[in-house]
Amino acid sequence: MKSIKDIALKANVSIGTVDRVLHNRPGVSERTKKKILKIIEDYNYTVNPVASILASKKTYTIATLLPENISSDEFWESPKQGIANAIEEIKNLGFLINNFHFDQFSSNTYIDAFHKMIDSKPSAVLIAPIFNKETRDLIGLLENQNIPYVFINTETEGLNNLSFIGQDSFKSGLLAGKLMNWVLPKKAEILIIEIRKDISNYTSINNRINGFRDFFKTSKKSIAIHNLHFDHVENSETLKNQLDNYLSKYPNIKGIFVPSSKVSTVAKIVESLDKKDIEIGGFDTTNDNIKYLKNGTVDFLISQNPVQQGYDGIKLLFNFLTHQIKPEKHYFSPIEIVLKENVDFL
Amino acid sequence: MKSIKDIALKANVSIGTVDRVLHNRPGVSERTKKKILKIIEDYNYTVNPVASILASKKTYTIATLLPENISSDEFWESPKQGIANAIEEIKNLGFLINNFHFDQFSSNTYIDAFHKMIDSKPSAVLIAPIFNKETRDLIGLLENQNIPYVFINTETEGLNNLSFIGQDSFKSGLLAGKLMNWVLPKKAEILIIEIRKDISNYTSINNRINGFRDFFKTSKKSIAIHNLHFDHVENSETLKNQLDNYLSKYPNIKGIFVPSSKVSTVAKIVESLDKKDIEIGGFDTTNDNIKYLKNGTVDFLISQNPVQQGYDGIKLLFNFLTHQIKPEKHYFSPIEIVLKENVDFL
DNA sequence: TATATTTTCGTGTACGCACACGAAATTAAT
DNA sequence: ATTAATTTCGTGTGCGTACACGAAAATATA
Repeated sequence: MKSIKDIALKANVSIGTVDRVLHNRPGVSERTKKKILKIIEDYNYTVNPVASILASKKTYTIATLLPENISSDEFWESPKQGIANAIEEIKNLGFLINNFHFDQFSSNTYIDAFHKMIDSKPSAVLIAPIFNKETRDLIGLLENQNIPYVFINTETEGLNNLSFIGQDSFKSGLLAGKLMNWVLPKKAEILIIEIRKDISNYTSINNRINGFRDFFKTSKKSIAIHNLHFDHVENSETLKNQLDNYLSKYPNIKGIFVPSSKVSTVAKIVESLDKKDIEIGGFDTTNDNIKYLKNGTVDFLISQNPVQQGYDGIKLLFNFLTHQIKPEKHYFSPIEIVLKENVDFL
Repeated sequence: MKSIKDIALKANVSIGTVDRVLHNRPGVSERTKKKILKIIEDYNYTVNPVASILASKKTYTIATLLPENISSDEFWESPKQGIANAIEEIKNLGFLINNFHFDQFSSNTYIDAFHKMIDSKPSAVLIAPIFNKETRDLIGLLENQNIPYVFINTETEGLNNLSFIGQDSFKSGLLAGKLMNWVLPKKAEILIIEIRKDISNYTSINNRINGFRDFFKTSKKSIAIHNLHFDHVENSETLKNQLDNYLSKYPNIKGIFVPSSKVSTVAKIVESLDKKDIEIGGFDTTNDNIKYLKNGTVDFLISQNPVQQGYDGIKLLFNFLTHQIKPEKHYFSPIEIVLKENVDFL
């Protein structure tokens, strides 16, 4: 393994000079700079990050801003796990993490946490920009201080985020359509159930629905697709009654598509209605969803590997801060098909 | 962050003494040892691995033994990529890699490469034990020298491998059965095509077939499942003729299951026979397979994320060598469902 | 008590790099 | 040519740890 010393030796300069060109510091003539860069190239030299970190007592702090865990939606547990994994790897390389949380049903808590995050003066931040408008209002605070930020899970167009890590919602909806079509008997009708107590992921969910419908449109299967929308999820009795009525009114509905992680809520009701011939598909491998997948009430789930999203987000910031490696503007998360048969192997 | 120096200061000893108790080296009286341990406890001290790695000039070399790339089967490209990724991460931590290759159709080259690998005196090895018998014959050479070894992709029972990283073949076959059942119209018959020019993965392939059949057995679908076996793949004309004859003889065959990565070979023939109503499913996302998946000739592939397998194998050895972390005996690779709609997002 | 032996510990150097300080070389000003 | 100003570069120290060497202290042997 070649070191700075080897480069200096070969170039007939001191290690200080090599150090200067490595860090683009002034004080080196063009001539010697070229010479040294050539040798670095030839030797295929890269700085030893271990020694580098030890020498520079620099410490970076990354802040994260994600929804807090609530019992009814432990989806965010996963990216947090990925973040934790990444931090475990880099904590000894001078990295600290600072997690901020907000209530995903209250934009005020988001604004509040956003400010607190900025007050902590992080080197970079990772945000799940659930609230579109508020994010646009606040993002200037980060840009003023030149704090790089990456978005995760929820896309927000038109901002200067370093990167976005998330699924192509339209395509994942399209895939859901294909799977639903496979699962259903001919001539069956489909019901799309939106449960939007949260306004979160608004565009994502719409895109999923668009993709889903697009599958049936382009494959020229003329299938009736119904829509049901619930604002509240608390009162599961009303929900149950409404769904029961609707299914009775349209007995040809044999498939339910839930374009969010609220699959288990629907599955629970369908199970209690004892409608065994109804197939259900939806998103995200939360524990509850997996439960109904395993017992057969839910037929398929589509996952985006949220653990990986969190991990990648941190690693990306790490590489950017330490090696100035500019990430892609958009990292597409996998669109994983999860069935009863492979749910144990993810 | 407390350092060794702080501990030494507090304990009224030199850093050398602290170092001794940290590494459980002899030469420290019980009394001072206890004292130092107490302070370490109080200070909540942990060694700084960065400095530790820098100071210990220890270098490990990991050897790998995998089939070489041949144009007709670039499957092994993937785990090699994963290995390369892992090495990139740990090369600065004193790790070197030494890759050995063999011809997957010639056990002699395997034996030869195996010996060369041992001669290189590696700290640990990662093997794709394609040749069962030869592996059992040679494994003693590793054990004599106490060289830890992990298996990848192909399971070999009853040996003292540190770990095995690979798919549950039976379960993946079962899943293939489910998918095939979804894809096929009622009453269709199925043909399983084995192309075993290579004797590799013998048990894996059998397990996949067993799993596949098991799906139809337990789900009580009485479907006729045919079997066709080809030893050679070179002469694609004979292969084509044989397949043509067979399909003509059994016109109800609407699904072909290829329990190996040789899906594209079959797909090519089916395409040239212009049998558009035949659905094909198989394994592994090689470039050729993906090509036929995208153009619709192949309906589904099952992947085991071979890139990840290579990556995990090296990381696992790294953790074992540096931190004495004993891995699980068996890491199950994911069973990924790959369709036209999600193949671009893996 | 004097000497040998063993146990216990302190010192010094190295790992590869970052960065400050100041010296040498070059160029400009007089 | 002399001095001043500027550019270019070399040296030294420290980051926290590993480890070899040898010295001091404790204990054993005579």
